[in-house]
Amino acid sequence: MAKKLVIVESPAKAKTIEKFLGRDFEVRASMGHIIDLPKKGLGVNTRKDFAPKYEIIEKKDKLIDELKAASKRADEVYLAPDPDREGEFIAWSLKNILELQNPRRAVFNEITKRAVQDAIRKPRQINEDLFNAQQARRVLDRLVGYKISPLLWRRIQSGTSAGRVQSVALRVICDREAEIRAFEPEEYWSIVATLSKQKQSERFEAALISRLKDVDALNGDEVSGDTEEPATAETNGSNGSKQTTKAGRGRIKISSKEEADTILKDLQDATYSVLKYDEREQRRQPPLPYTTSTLQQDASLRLYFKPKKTMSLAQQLYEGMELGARGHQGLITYMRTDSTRISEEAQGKVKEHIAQNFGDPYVGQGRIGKSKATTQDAHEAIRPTDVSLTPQIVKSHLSADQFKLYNLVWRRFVASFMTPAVFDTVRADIVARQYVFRASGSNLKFPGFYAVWSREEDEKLLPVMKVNEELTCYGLKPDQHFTQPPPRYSEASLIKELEELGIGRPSTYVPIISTIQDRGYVDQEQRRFVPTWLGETINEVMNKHFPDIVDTGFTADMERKLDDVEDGKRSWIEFLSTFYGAFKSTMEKAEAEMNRVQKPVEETDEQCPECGRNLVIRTGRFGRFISCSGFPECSYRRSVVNKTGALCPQCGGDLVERKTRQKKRIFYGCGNYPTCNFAIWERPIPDLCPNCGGLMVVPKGSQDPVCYNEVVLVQRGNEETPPQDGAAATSAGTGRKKAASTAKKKTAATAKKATTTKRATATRKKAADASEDGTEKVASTRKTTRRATTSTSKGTTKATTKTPARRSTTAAKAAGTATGRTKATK
DNA sequence: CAGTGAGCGAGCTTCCGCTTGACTT
Repeated sequence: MAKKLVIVESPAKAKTIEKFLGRDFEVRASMGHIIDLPKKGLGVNTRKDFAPKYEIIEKKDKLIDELKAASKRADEVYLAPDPDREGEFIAWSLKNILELQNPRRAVFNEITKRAVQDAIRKPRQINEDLFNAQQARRVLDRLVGYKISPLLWRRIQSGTSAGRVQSVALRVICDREAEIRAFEPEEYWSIVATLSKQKQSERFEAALISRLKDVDALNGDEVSGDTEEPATAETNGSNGSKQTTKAGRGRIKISSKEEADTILKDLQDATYSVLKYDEREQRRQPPLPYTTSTLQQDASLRLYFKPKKTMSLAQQLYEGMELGARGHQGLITYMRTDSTRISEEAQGKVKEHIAQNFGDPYVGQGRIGKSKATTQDAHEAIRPTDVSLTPQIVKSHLSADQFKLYNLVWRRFVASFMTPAVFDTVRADIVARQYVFRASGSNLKFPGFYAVWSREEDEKLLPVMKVNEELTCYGLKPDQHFTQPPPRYSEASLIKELEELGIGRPSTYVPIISTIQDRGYVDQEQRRFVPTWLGETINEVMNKHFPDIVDTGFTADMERKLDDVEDGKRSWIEFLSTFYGAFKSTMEKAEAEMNRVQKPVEETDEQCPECGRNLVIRTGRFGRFISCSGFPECSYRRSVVNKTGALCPQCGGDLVERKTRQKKRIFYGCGNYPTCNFAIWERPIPDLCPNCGGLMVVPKGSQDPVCYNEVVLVQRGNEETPPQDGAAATSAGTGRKKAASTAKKKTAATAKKATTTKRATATRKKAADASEDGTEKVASTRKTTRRATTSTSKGTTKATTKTPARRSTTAAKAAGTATGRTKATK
């Protein structure tokens, strides 16, 4: 019988800790928060010290009863939620809801035996200041969200929302869109010389960078001693300014073909000689171990996983799996963290692992990440729980995707404790008449962390040269370029941006993305965010009437003030009343000045079947719909539907795209609803199954269409073999499975099916060659985004990475040719 | 899987952050 109860937040953590503490302890999980402000109503008394009204969270009653019973059995209760604001609040909630008399607050920020035992040995009281800081944060968010949103319902559209986090996320996307719209491409030219040493065949390229008289202004940039930049992958170019021309001081600017031609003429029969030749050793620091945000970015870039998928896989690895003889084991530490900290125990083990498997020269010290103002540091970085479990050892126990992610986490962690990579780098400035060209090369002398971590750049060697040495020029290649607008945000690059702004938390990065999409503020085009009309409108209104809230510095400022509350330097009520005083008048002003927004009406050429006037497309509560321009005299209306091009196997009607009631998921249903209730999740395509002539669908996360009949059989784990006897079996097969699935609800009305399916097959045939719709386009664009980029899993345990002598882009880069292409390969 | 617009007025929507299963519509 357990004598002591420990309550943590996560059940997986509870399991681990229970092992550390032994038989005297029972460890249970609260599953996060147990109380919150009411879903309906403000739940905050703004007139009386912002007194919050807390309620038990829906569906948590049972859990609370269980915890209560467990606490009654125990003679000591330890509250061990995370050591941060939210954790302190959970501890406070547990104390109150479970009616605990004298609970002890235990805190640890790493799940190691020693840390946990120490925490239990030295418990403390609940920290009121920390708890109050959380309440202040919670109440502020409630006030902002629940005061502004209703105003938007009245003036713009019902069901919309605003908030400290989502409104900034939207703003970031809209700002980028505005930048792109305002962008005017500038033409520029690069000139690259192909050179060699005299009487040597080994050629290299050098890019024109400057005029001789200006070249001194260029010195000092780039190649200068150690690179402190860790080798973290760049996230889809989230930084827009980098994309524009590098018009640095002293750098030559060639803006037209004429200018390029003039230079080429100037250089006719010129002699090329070495002006400067620098060799130096350059070190590249290993990357930091993963946080939630960097894991999401890297998994997106290297594995093409969306953040949501990454988190779900990470959760699976965290919860662990059966590893044969080793039993059940969690493979990685907690996946929602903002810290790059590594426990001393894990540091010792990884260094040992590196020494044994790679040798002492590879054992590094590990880097200490800068912690930002917003860092809560409640958990360690994301790392393997046991570094001796190499990806190869666990591979057979993991799914393909789990393995990919574990491999990434494992390598990143090991790399982070390896030594820097050492390069010999060379830079040669070459003069030809009044112009200066530059070539650079680098040679990996010692791989250090690159032993486990893939490199993003190719090596390029330059021959050894002497100053004043004459070179042979084989030709000059001029190229036209245009500056590129900054790229739209991807899910990962948006998260990166928000994290840098200190907005959102590891547990909310993915939900933020869902929110702005669910509200209809943004769409995704080729996996990049594009604001909708509604999004732009909400953003404009927010900028105009609530500039402070959507200021990107608002959260950072709030965090600083919450720090003061945590430190006991400021009362949470005073913090809130200062904020609310200003906010209240902003609200009143907005209430008075915000105009009702007129939704745009799109014209169409189609005529109203009832009155002959033109039809228009209006936007209502449920999205766009077709209506008569003569409303209200004529009230003809119908829905806008996206046809898939496929036909209903039940009745032959058009299969159209629909949204579920919550508008969260897309499904495909028969256009003849409610007469016909055929509906599926997989996207149907117009083509028919080459084997059975049945409906073809594209399963989620795949590109390849499969026969729907087979999908159904697989899903239902049906043992009977699929019908093989030609086209006639198809309708029978479809009918059979459909009958089975509808049988539960309605037992009648199945006789009709036999006659309708016959008609369906006939109409389907007709539609097969008439290809309309956008399904094919979608498929092909997906393919193009699949190409390119490297994968970390390529970095094997071999020490050196031999790269084939590819055409290098470094010379072009030196000339500032920041095209989309070179940017992508960087 | 209802039903949008104009306006009337009913009654609905909404925040951020901490967690994990639902149960397949």
